[in-house]
Order: sequence, then C-alpha cells, then structure tokens
Amino acid sequence: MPDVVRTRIAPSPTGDPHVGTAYVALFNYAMARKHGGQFVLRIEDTDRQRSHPASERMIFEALHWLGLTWDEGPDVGGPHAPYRQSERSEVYRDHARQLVDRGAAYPCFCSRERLDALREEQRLSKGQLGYDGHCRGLDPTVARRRVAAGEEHVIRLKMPTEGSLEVADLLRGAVRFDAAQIDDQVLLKSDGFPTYHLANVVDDHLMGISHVIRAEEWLSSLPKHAQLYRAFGWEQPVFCHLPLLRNADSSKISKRKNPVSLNHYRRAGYLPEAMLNYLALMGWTMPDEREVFTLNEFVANFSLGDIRLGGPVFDLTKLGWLNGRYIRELSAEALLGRLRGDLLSDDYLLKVLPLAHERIDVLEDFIAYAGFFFTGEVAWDDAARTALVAKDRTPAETAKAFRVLLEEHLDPIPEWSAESVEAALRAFCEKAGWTAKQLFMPVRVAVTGRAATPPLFDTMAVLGKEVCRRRVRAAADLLRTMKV
RNA sequence: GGCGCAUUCGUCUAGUGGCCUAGGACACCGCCCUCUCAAGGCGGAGAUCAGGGGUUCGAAUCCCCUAUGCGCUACCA
Repeated sequence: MPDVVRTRIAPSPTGDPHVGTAYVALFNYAMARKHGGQFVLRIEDTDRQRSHPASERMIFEALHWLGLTWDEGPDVGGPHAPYRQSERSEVYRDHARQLVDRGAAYPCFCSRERLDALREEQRLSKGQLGYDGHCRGLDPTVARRRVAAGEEHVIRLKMPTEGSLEVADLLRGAVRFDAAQIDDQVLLKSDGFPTYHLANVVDDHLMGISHVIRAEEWLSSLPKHAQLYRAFGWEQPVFCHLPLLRNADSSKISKRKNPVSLNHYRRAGYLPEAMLNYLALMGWTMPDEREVFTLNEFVANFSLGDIRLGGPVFDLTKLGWLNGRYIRELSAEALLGRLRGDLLSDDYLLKVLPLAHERIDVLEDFIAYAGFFFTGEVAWDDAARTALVAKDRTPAETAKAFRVLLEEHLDPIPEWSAESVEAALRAFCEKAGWTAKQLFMPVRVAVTGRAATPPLFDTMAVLGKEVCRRRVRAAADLLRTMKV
C-alpha cells in the first residue's frame, strides 16, 4: 500500500450525471476515506464537441446530493489545480512533446479519409483492426519539418510491436496482452487537445493518484496506459477495474433500458443514503452480510480486494425495497424535511404556481389541476389515449415519433428550458415532416396525462427532463400496443 | 472477426479444498397480525455451484477445454 492513498473520480461532462459515475465515485471515496487519504474530482472535458458546462454543474450537484465529498476539485481547488482538463492543455502538449523528443511517440499525418479506408479494408479482409503504423517510420527530421510547417497532425504513442505485455489489475492479477494486438494510440488530437489516454495518465501521475479505480471498460486500454507510464519513466499506480453495472438483460447499463441519470433518482425521491447503500451492494458485501448500512459503516468495513467481478444487474425492485426501509425509519418531521427538500420545496412550488395561478378559482383546485407536477408516471384515460395519437397518424407512427423525438432531440439537450424544449420539438417537426399542431398535442398528453394544460414548453421545463423522458417513453410503449 | 474479462437460486450475494445433501437478502407463494392497503412476524418454494475433462482421500473452491455473457477494437470518454 502506498504511503498516501489518493483516488479520483474523473467524469466526462457529456450528458446527464450517470449512476455509473456515482458507483465508481463511491468506491473511490471509500478507498480514500478508509485509508485517511484524499479523494479528487477531476473533470475530463477534452472532447470539445461533447463537453458542456451544464453537464459539469449537474455532476457536482449530483455528487453533492449523494454526499460523496471530494477534497480537491474544480470547485474547491487544491494543490494540483486546475482540475479541469480543458484548462491543462499546455501540460499535455508539453508531455506529448517530451515523448516525441525521446522517440516514444511520433507525429502522424494520416488523413481521416485514409484512416477510414484502412479500417474498411481491415474489416473486409477480416484482418486485425487498428492503425497500421504508416507514419511511425517517418524520418524524425522530416516529420519535425512538416509539423513546423503547420501541417495538420496527431501524436501517436509507439507501442512495442512484438512480445507480450503484462499488466496488473488488483482484482484480476496479471493480465497478458499480445503486443502485436495493440496499435499506436493517438495521444494528442489534431485540435491540440489530448485524448483520454494521455490526459488521464499525465494527470494521475501529476496529481499523485495512488489507486486508479475505474470501470471495466478501461481494462482493454490498460496496456497503453502502462506503456505511457514506462515511456515517461513514472511509477504506476495500483489499477483496479470495477465490474460494469448491467441492465436486466445483462448488457451494460443504458438509458434505453434503465433509468441511468442520477437526476431521475433524485426527482423520483430515492434517498441518497439508500442509493449509496444499494450501490455498495453491487459487487461488495459487508463482512457480516448485513445489507443495510450507512456510508460511514461502509467505509469502515471496506476493502478494495473484496469486490466481486461478475457484472451486477441494477435491480430497481431491490433498490425500491431498500429505499422504503430508509423512508420508514424517518420520523414524520424528517420525512417532511425530505419532501420539502426537492419535490415540495418552495423553489419547485414557485415554478409550478405561475402555471396554475390563473387557472384555478378556489385553492383546492390546485391539487387536481397541478397534480401531475408531483407524480411520477401519469395514467391516460380513454379520452387521453385518443388525444395521444397524432392527427392523421397511426398509433405506431406516433410511438415511433416519440422515440425519435426523445433520443435525437430531447435527450441531447444539455440545458433543459422552455426555449430549448421548444427548439427541440420544432426541430423534430422540421426533420420528420410533422406539423407543430400534429406533434404538440400528443406530447402534451404524454407528459401531463391530459389535453388541457398550461403552455407546453413551460410545463415541460418545470417537469424537467427526467420526468418528461419517462412519460414520453411510457406513452410510446402504450401507443405501440394500441390498435389502429 | 480479433483481443480481454467474467460465469453460485429469476436478481444481489455468502462461500478462498473437508463445517455445503450450498447460507442470507429482494422478488414470488402461504400463514399470522389487521376496518382496508402497506409495513412487520413466521414459514415455503427456488441453484445437480454454465458444461465437460483433469488434480486430490476429498472441489462451488485449483488446472485445462468448450459454451455463454459482457467489454474493447475512434483524432469519445
């Protein structure tokens, strides 16, 4: 065990905060706390197309909600600041240059077209996929001149071409790879930003990370990372790859088959302590097999080496049971506090009220009128079912439209608001050849259960992305089973 | 296709060579409690430990093969 245990969670701000991030964060947190070390939050926003500040904000909020506090991070600072990779570009460029200078990496001028063609050819000939090392043999002086002339290029890592590479995983022991199997990974993209591989290794080293605890999907690139440490002459941290959370059909957990956004769980009213408790049960067991325990108890009993490797199915039923146990243990006052925390907070109520204000005559109408702002699923009565089907379209077509709308227009919205929702709905119409009139009523009924509601975009904005996506999906499922 | 990882009740898991004719939890079923529904209590059913070979006096536990699942195979992380 290294003298100082330092772990990190390094999420990429490219969407809604993911339950898998919480899972990996929990184990990293436990490891650091158990050994009196530090837990670091680092934002891996090196993909400029997909990274979004709103996403980063949501990650902070979600992790705070769960109570997984970090000692160093973009918001709290620390001795290794900055903790946002987009602010560390110069560091990566320097390191990439070092590698090129010592012959451990090289500039590659291959065009995307050539790379695409290469891949296609390899696929057709059923050959091995991967970069063919085309620019690896370039004369360094020539290469340097081309770079100096401003020719577009990337920097690739020189991997050994023969023999085998053995890397160590704390849970799996030695894992052996055939060197010929691994191609020369891009380290620095042509936009000057690093890839995950470079940024990750450089930062883990510079930030003194002792244990790299991450998801199993990274295991295959471990030899590349190991090679990077060797090329820099750095000591490797301990690597530990956690199993991937799974859908009920055992595929890697995904939003098509399971709610994966932490925002969903928060809005639905899962208690953070129940969520953490449940996550801790995924692959790990208390020494006495107790299933209900606090974060502190988890930390006190935690041992990294005791994690099981089978990919655990994320089972909403059991999570629900656990959450119920936590809720039942709350006093009435505490329960009220939880309710006031989010679902019945003044903040939320103040967003709902303007939408109901002009539409009620006596106060008690409020509950009946605005009830759908406070529930999870909505029920569609016969009239609603009729209105759910778009005019001049079949139920099946409407169902299809809902799915496309959701996946291609609603899900990618980084900042959910009346404006962005409206833009998304209109963009769908444009692309799919639907009229606004055709689309808006079915969507209204889908997200509210009714045909008479406050203005659609405002309503959807207040309901939030998670509730809307859940209801649109449920409506699509219902439509699919409806007769024409 | 190639490479890697994994594989105990439907699900989460205990189990690290004899204590296992495999234990617990969720879900399921039954009974009790009860004005209802939950919750709670008690009980039941549910896994030839993926399959096949070894090693051993003895294997869920060690080794090999096969199968299946998952991941990776991007100038995404």
